[in-house]
Amino acid sequence: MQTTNNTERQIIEAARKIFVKKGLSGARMQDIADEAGINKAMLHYYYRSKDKLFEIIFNEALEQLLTRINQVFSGDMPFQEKVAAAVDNYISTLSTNPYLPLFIINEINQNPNRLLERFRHSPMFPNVQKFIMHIQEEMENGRIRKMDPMQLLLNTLSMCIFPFAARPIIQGLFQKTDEDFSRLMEERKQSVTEFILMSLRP
Amino acid sequence: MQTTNNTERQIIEAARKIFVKKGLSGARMQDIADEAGINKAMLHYYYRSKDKLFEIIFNEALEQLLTRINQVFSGDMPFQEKVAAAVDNYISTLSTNPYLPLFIINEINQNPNRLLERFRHSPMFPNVQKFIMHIQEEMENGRIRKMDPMQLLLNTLSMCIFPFAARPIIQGLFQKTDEDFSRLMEERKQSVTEFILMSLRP
DNA sequence: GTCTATATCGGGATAGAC
DNA sequence: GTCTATCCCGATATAGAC
Repeated sequence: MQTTNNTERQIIEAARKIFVKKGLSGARMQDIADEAGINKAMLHYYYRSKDKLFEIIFNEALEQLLTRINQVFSGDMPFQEKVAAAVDNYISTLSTNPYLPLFIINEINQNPNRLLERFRHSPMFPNVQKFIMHIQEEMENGRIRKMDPMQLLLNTLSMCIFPFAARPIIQGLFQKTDEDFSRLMEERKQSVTEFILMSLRP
Repeated sequence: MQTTNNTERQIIEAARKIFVKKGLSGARMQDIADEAGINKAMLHYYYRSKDKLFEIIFNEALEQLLTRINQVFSGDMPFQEKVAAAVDNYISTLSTNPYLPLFIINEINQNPNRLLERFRHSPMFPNVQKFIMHIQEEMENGRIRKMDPMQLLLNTLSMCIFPFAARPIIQGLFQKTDEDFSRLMEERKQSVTEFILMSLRP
């Protein structure tokens, strides 16, 4: 029914907002109900328990993040452009979903087999593998200097993701306003891409 | 008294272990008591409340982390060595305290003014400022290429810290054992230093 | 399907004996 | 200082009217 789907959606949206911000143990069912503009009992009516609701949110978020990581590396553009596109894409995504990586990381930390369950049956990141092979190919041809592709991948992800995770510290420490931070991240797209490509000069 | 100090220490050690791993909302006083091998009531006898106990642990951890970040940049060695020392120092520290940065980040996220309170009266990172000036000086003299020093600082911290924060994901995704991960981080000291210095070639 | 009222439970905190 | 027993509140979950 229409109301049903509507309420269900509202609950999911509210739950995402609260869970992603506060984590499983920090979130209150009352907060979620308030955020959704409905009654606490409705949450249980639709999703049975807090844990069940959380699992839905978590799996969705994980899917979203992994898809994102994967997708950029799948294109067939030349290496330099691929790096630029990846960096740009990550930073853009995180600008609109700043809490996402921290949320995922935390909950996996609390319960590492959440991740394993998810991947027991699904294929492992073919595109990351593909990207690594692309890197190796470039090295063979002498177009970039040699280094461990895994380290390069880690470097790229680190530089894109970490500033968002550490945002409150950065802003607090360096007295940056939200405005400042946004600008810094916007400039960062260009800066990180350059940083990587410059480092890879043979 | 001796027993007192001894118990106090035991409690603090236990509290650190539990809080750092589970966070404020995830930690249970019972867990801490168990870990310390004492009774729940003792926690309140010595430290009054969960919040009070948490504050002690948090402030200690913050102090430790910030001191560490600050100290490396204070030396008077040449630029290249300073970078190498910083990277080496961070990765070594985090290898033995892997949960530390995530803990700090999370709790500041939940309560941003924790950080502000801490710095209301103490001086702001003089050494980071000093490092930035050192960077600028190198750029002026053409020994390294020009870029925003702030971005360089972010890059450095990102590449050192992020892999530890994201450790469970990395290990899960790439099927790495603890052994593998340790080796990867060990190699990383050299790799990241090189990555940075290579990028900075004029 | 949506609400109010209530049962139930976990966990922080305290009382009080020793 | 250390323990057991208990209080009490907040939060999840359910019952039941509408």
